[in-house]
Amino acid sequence: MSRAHVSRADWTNAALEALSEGGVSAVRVDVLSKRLGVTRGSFYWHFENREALVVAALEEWERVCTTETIEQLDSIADPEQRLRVLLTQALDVEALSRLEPAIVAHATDPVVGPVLRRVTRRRVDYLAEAYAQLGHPPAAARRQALVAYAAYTGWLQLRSSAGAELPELADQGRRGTAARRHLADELVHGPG
Amino acid sequence: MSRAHVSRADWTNAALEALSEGGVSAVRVDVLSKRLGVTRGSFYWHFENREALVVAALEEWERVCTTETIEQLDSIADPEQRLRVLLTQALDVEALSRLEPAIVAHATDPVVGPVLRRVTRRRVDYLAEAYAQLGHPPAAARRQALVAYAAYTGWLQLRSSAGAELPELADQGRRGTAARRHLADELVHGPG
DNA sequence: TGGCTTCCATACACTACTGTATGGTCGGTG
DNA sequence: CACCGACCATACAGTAGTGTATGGAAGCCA
Repeated sequence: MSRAHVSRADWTNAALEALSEGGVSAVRVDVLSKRLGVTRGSFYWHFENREALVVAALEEWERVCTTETIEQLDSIADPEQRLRVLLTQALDVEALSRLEPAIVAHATDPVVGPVLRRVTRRRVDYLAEAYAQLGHPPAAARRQALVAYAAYTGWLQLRSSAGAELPELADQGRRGTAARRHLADELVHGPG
Repeated sequence: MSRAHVSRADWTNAALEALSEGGVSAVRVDVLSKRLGVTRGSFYWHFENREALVVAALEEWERVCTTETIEQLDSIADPEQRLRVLLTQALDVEALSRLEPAIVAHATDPVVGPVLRRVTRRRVDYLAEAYAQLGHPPAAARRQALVAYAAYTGWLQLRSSAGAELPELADQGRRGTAARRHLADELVHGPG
């Protein structure tokens, strides 16, 4: 677990991990330094201060979970197929089930707020565009995008908070995958 | 704003307010004491320590937003009407839009976790029961309850994080109420 | 080998917050 | 009116975390 040299990326990843476990206030320099097997001296070599670490972690999250994801999906021509891949993939990644709710909970934080609003807007816009390509008129496409994104983020939230008691939410097992597929179906085709 | 005597309930309400603004770690005795216009001496008269305040706040939340709400809804005989009232009412209360995501974000907290799981289970069970009374078979009713609750909690989350940029999410105005009614319709009737 | 760079350890000052101990104030009550 | 209990202020100790200053180790490169 402890290495000779801890990179800036190592610090950022550790911050994202702490973020998903206990929110922004759990991103503590001394805690992370112990977890990485170094002292805080390493941190203040790579970063200006604690806020810079939080910013870096949030930007990394935005890059991986929004920018790069959208770029990859753009290679899928069929909008229905694209939506299906997006939703099933987003619901599958277990690492996000705690991270995203933790970020949302600090929406009032001056560091978190702008990033979160940017990410939300880009995702909803992207969803609305896909629904429009499926034939929905603009207003309906936008409503459907909001419902779909709300269901997605709520599903993650549920799984992070009460996944243990609700076997249908589990990310593995027969019932879990069936429920996820069911949800993805509903979100792609919309309600009757 | 400042009163002669600050009651235990005043402390609890202030804690809930702080909770919704900045999460569990924002429930600080000294901050709340300044906000209430007293010193921390008042707090340590009413409460054993800080954790006792957090517990009291979470129990108050559980009581008002789950126990009492369910009791009131039980007076509505028709399950469809009951569902509609529940959803529209739950989506209307603006005070919850930040509180519930903030609580969920601390699901790993040993104080928050048990309360949250209890609340989630009771709500999902109650929803599943209503859907079963609407004619759904048990497994489908349960799946529908999960989807509905995920959409509900995700909707609150969206509104708390990006409500300003997404006019459809606003709790007031033409588009906001229309979108909420649209969502409630979908959740009551289910997808085609 | 000497020196330069990179990375980290150590020690310290500082701040924010919790908890405790104790005394003061004010309204009610015998 | 004397006092008692509820409520709060004040002052202090203790702790956890941030940021800073400085020295030291280890590797590359002449």
